[in-house]
Amino acid sequence: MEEQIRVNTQADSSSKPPKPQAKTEAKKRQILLVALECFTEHGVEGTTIDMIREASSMSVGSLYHHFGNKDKIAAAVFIQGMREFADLLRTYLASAKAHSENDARRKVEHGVKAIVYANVDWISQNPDWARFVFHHRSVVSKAGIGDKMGNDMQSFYQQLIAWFMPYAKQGALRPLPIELLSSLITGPCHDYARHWLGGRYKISLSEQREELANAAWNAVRA
Amino acid sequence: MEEQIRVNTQADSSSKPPKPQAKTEAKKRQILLVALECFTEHGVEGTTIDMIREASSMSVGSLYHHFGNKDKIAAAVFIQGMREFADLLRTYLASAKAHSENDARRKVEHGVKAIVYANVDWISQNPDWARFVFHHRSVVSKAGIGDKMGNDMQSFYQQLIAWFMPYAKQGALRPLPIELLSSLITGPCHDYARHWLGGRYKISLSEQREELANAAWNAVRA
DNA sequence: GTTATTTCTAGAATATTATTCCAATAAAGT
DNA sequence: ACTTTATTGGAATAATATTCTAGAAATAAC
Repeated sequence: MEEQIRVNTQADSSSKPPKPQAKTEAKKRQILLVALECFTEHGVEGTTIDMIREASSMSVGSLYHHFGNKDKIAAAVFIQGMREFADLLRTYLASAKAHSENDARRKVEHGVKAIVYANVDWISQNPDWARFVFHHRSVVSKAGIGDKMGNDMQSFYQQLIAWFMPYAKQGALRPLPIELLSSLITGPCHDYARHWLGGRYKISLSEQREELANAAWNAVRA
Repeated sequence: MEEQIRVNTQADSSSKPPKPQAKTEAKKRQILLVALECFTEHGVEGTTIDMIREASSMSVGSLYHHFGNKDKIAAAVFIQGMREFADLLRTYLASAKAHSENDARRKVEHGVKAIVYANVDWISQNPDWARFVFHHRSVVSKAGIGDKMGNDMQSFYQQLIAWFMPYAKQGALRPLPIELLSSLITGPCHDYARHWLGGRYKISLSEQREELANAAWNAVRA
């Protein structure tokens, strides 16, 4: 009933004794990875609870205790994926801000390209996860935890907008609705990624890294 | 076993007596539309055979006789959608060729924009179908009829390439791999469409028709 | 027009899978 | 030590997909 998405508040790079729930949290993450494998191989509909049970050496009871039902397992996989991607993007944006300290024009360019780079790199390094995230956004709402998700995403989206807003006001970007800018920047990248992940494109996504970044910048610069 | 995707060879704009299987073909199409409604409302996993049976006033037996299983129903919906979109795109491209008879540069521009227009228009007019097609490409392979599909799509794709090849050779397009060109043209449009269809964008896709067409042309012109 | 053949319809019977339930065990807190 | 809370296991149940077989309807053959 009171199913919670717990955020690990105390990060532990230290070597102190592990926190109480650490073991069970680790177990849950492990289950999510196993579930992702199953989903990748058989699709969400095609993987049975029993497959996940066997692959993770758990019992049905445990799985339901931890996650609630199959949809919520899938939703947890999705959310974990999004979270990890968001972390990478934040890192890339931060380092884009660090470079070319004073030149605003140059800084936006780096910001726009950072978005593309983060996408290309994360997708290339986590193809299974990316495939899942691309194809299963709907599991979140089906699992009935869309609100919680929505807030997380929304606030992340706000951060993104906040990053670019000042430069946009200065006229460094074309004066278009933010939503259109977003699609112009990530659209080609995501489209290419989908086809590549689906095995329909031969040239790898990472080989198009620079072309996609340049295209994004060309599409939105003033 | 010998499940066939029958192509209606004899088109009938005439008022002659309808062909033998016409009635059952019409019934099958009707079932697909009903199924699409169910899938849209509950997702593929969430709609039961029984829902489709009830909504279409058929029996389980009939459904299985005509389609084989649930995955094949979903695959049939997908294929029908793709086919109808492909028809529209062909029409748009043909009329793009008709205009500006001699000016090659102008003609490619119209071709590129025709692709965007066809996408925007079809998606706007068939949002449910578009949503399904976007999210359920995988059902085709799950249903085990990927080969048949692949051929259809492949030959359509060849037609598309054939349309643009001569102009590309003349240097009217940037010299990029065809796959990248494809993503540059349709990427932003599809990305915007996905978000709009998901209710996450407020400004409708059709309002961005011109912007998206211009962006596509800018991205690929020499 | 009658018969044979093939296609289609129906729904009960079966098989597969998701989910619930509760007793047993381990862990944490006091 | 003892009480409470979290976790595990797996049998019991419920929901759903799929198969099967018999009969109706359409079509073809004669």
